[in-house]
Amino acid sequence: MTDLFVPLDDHPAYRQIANVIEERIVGRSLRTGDALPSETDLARQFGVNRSTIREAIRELETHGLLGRARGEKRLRVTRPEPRRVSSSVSRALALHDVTFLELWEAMMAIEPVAAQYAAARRTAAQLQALLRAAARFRREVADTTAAVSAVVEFFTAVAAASGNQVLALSQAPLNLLLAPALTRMIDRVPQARARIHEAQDNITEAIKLRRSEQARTWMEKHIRDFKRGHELELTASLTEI
Amino acid sequence: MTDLFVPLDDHPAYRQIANVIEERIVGRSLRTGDALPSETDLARQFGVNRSTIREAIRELETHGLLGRARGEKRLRVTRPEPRRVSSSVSRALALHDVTFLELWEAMMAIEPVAAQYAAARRTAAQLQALLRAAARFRREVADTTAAVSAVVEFFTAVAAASGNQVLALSQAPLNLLLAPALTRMIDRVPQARARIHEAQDNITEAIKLRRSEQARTWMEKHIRDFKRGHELELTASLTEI
DNA sequence: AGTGGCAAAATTGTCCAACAGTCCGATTAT
DNA sequence: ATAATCGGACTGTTGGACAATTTTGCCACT
Repeated sequence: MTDLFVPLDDHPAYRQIANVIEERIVGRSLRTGDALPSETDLARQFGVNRSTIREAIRELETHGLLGRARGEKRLRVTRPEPRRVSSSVSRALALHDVTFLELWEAMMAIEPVAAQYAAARRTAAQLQALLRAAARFRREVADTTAAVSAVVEFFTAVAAASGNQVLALSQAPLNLLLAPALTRMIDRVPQARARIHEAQDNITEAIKLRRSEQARTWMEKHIRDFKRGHELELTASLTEI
Repeated sequence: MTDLFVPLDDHPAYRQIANVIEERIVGRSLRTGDALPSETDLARQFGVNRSTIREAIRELETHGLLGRARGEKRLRVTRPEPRRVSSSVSRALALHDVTFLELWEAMMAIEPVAAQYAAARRTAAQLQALLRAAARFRREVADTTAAVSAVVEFFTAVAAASGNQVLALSQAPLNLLLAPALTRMIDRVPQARARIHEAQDNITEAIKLRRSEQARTWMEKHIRDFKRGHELELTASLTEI
């Protein structure tokens, strides 16, 4: 049951100011790249103290709407980077104690589709990124942390190659959740590394040759493997006690 | 190509403090519902000024990790609500100028799967929510804004009934993006309302009877309709000029 | 013992003033 | 023109202050 009436509590000045500035940004009246007035200036314009402005700004900064380039002082309007926002989503999910099965089902829904579109639309540069990620996995297969991060990079590259920002942004949080689960699995299931390697090759090849259907089905198999690997890991960790 | 050397900056005190507190929360050493120490106290513990603490807190608050119940003064540890975090995702996507096609492809990947699981796992209460949403659409079909919001509610209810938090959270941002597109469409394409009504009935029925496959395919048809509707709307808006 | 009410203490929201460090632009020196 | 220099403008952070409101501890009353 959703409430009929709600807060009206947004009162604090810093939140109101944050909202006003946010509206300006999403309404494009402040455009990406524009520099924000100085804090002192904003304080004057809004008729509040600089401390209040700072709290408001902090809010927009963590939303990724404001940011500054390395070593720059002035804040500028930024487009929220997928990494930033997705990390906040996966933190939320982690706090909600999602199970591996939930994660897996979501991956199963998204990744194959992403692979399919990637095969159809990938650019040469995106293919290169994919090849690099696969190569990195092969190269660092012995180092668990590096290998896991290479797997994540691979999925990210596929999603990026799909040419669909929504899919990419939906997929990004899954990666961050996958990492810890994958780390355990890859250490406990001996054949995991070889299977991942093989799957990445097949997927990359299909995307390279622009075979949408193959890319999709290979990715499906790849993700299915994760579930098998996870089950194997569970039994392994049971017998090892 | 990753850079060889990077950060070395980005350590404002308020950010460090935010990170420390965040780690405590994610690491469960501060548990959901716990009240945070007062700002003055935190300032003392961290050895910084209260203003600095406030900026740090603002950051965690916008991440949804801290919050306070209506009319409460003290901050307490909160679990990030899907609504909050998904709205930040969809704001990000909006700023990236996603196309309707991108949105549609993502919906096509997620919604049918959600419907499928919903049929398998929905509880009685979740079914009720679904029925209510469908009823609301029927009832308010004449009022565009209300109708659109009922459609969003329907999708949300399906996702919730899927019993998969990851799917639900991946789906939520799509809703918010859908709303504006749907509003235009529903006004310009006469048959849209009837088709939505019919689709909702079929989907609800399948979920009620726990027919996974039917739920999935009906949802697929439903989403496909959106694309047709969108194309119709484009031609309509062209001829109308 | 339990409950209600009330005043005191604590806490948040906001403000003011200040200072060190640093980035930027203009000016000056090479 | 390029390089070095200087002053001003900003940000990060601090200290202290005050009104409004919430929380708490206490006391009387049932």
